[in-house]
Amino acid sequence: MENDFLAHLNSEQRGAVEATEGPVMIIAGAGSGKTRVLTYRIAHLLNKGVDPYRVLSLTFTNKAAREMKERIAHLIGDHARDLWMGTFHSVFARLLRREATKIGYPANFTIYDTDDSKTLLKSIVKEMSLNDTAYKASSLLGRISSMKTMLISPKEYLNDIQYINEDRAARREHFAQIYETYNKRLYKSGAMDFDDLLYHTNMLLRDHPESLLKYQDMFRYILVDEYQDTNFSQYMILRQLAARHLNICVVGDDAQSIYAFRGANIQNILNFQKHYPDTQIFKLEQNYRSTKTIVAAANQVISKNRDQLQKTVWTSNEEGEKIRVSRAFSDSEEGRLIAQSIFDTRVSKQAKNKEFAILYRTNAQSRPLEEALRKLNIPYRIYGGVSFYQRKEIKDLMAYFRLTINQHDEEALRRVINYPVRGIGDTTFDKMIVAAADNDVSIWTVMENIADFNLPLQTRAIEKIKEFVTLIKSFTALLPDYPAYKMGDYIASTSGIMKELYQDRTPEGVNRMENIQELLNGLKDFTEKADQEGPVPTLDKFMEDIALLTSEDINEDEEHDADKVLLMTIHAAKGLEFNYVYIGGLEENLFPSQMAIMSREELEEERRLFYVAITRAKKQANLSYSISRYKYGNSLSCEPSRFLEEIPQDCVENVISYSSNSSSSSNDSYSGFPRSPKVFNVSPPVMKPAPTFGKKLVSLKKVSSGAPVDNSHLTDLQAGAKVEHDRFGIGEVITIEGRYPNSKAIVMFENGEKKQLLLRFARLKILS
DNA sequence: GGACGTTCTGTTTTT
DNA sequence: CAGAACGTCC
Repeated sequence: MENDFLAHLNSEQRGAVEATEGPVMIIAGAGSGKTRVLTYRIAHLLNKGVDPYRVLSLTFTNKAAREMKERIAHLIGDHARDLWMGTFHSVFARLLRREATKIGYPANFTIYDTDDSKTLLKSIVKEMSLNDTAYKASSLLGRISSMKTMLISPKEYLNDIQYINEDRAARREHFAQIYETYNKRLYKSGAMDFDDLLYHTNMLLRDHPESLLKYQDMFRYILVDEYQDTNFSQYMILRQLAARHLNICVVGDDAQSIYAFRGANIQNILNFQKHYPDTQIFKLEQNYRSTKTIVAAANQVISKNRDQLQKTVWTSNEEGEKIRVSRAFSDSEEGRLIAQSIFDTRVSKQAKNKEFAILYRTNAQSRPLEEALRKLNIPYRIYGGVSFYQRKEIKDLMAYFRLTINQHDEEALRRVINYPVRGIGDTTFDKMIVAAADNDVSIWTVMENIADFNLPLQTRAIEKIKEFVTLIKSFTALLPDYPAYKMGDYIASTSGIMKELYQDRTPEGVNRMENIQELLNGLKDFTEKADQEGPVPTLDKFMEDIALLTSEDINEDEEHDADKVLLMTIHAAKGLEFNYVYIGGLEENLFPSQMAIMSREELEEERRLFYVAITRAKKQANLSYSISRYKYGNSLSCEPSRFLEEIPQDCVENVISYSSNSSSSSNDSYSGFPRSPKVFNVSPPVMKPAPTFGKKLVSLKKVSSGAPVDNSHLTDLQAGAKVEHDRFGIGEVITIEGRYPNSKAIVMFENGEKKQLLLRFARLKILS
């Protein structure tokens, strides 16, 4: 059995698997079978008789952890379940729940996501009556995050002359105080933000020797995937945990370090050997994934970076096709080129949709790509993107869940105290915040004892608060006995959320209702999957790690295997591979990003990102750029990315335009769009926004959902003006005749989309 | 307190 | 351009 699976490894890989004792660093080039080595290494350990719960294996995403677990279970069997395996955040959240009381937290602490953190910061800035343009929540959170990553507490921050001077220079003298208040509020709320999970783990291990010893002893073998992307806080946790047995194995590729922006420190991997003097190093240099062409191009590009560990990635795979570089006229044409190419390749190579991926630097680039794919009826899926759990309706319901579990959760309270409307407005809430701060308690405590605080509130408001407290308490009382689904369903209806959503019959409203239903289905699954013999699968158990999930961690069954082209950011593509990869938007200032071309380090990170992108391809890589790109309604001219020049020219085939290739789909369905000019030595066209007259011609009365708009909905119509409209795709064309002869306004809106889009409609601009 | 309308402001990547 | 924040009116 043992030799059975080890036979699947090459000699490099096998060495890395069998060196179980002492510090080990595995430098794994792109496509070198890193995951295989990690899984076999763990399987090998278990085979040798190591108890699964003594193995701590940290991965970068939940998905990677899940896949690895499955593969190990396949090799070894069921007790793979008992491995400590997951992301840093999820594993240490789990550990902290066990030890929470030691650091003064309740075991059911809430995990704040970025939105919660930002809302809290906004509130703090407002309470301190500071200028919220100088103190922007996102930049405050960024700085707080990097401080926590460096393990610098507010107190230490205050005592650091350099930080204080920095803040003075940057005119944010109050940062230290904000940081302190923020932490205090988190604490009062029984909440941690993402960085706290690692920070507090560090503190637990640092300040509680008995805990340190316990976990050092427990985790005899530590494995870390994607080590190049660990930050200082994570490094310190590892250092503390591994200090006793020194059985720490890190796997990574410095060439694929792409998370410096969130504190990842590439020095961790570059200096591993210094930190652990007896390190055995293994290099996996054979690439099993890509063609010779792709490997050669990637090697050449990454060689421009200065900071690197020496290694030579090679492959015995076939030469393969050249990398195609195409130039487009605009971002929408680029989308069409890519979609058309996918369409054609599907036929010529007999390929399935899911063999294709389109990668881009920023999420905003997906839209023109989606449009083009839709036009050719190519099914696609956006991988990652906004998490299911970020949607408003989901967050609202989950806020009730959170509040039921932990009443002190300020952000959950803020979300739902007046949703559905129950007459507790901002003024009341603000007064309670002040009272809470004055008395050094949570807002919930104020509400619970509202009468004792003698707040200047109307009797009615006080009554409403009492009702709300009673409502939440009634939920909490049921929590231990109700299974998660029953509890969730009960909360959804009793809180009034269901009623609120049910009243909204617009398509969006219906959609929101479906999302809620989906969340409840998730609860049902969770409840049903639970061990019948075991403890009741309560709602708080369900909620434990949910804040740490991404949209890829749900819905896996249905969507995962669907035959669809995948669209994603390059960051999200790490660890994945595809036969045909398209990388769009290779324009200077976009990729590399204009934010990142100031320093060598940043530029090198962008280059590593490009390296990651190109090495996702197994058979063929296609690169493209546009000479103009829409941004904020304007079209800006663009230069090709410097990375294109860094690819060896003998690996490249330049493709002018797919538009000239009329082999398929020559119908005129999008003939209205500009085609790529055949000659390129013309200066890039810059489209100007259409001239507008700010004059308000017409206002729109409320339109009931789905109903077509007609003259009776319009008020303030210019004298003599007439409105005609017809269907045009998903929107409508409105033609106005009147004061301005031949003037025309085209307004696209989806039926029922009554908020912003219809308001826009009311402010018609005349296109001359 | 809420609906409606206007003004402002973004835009890198994510556990 | 789109969404968020803010302001005004009932």
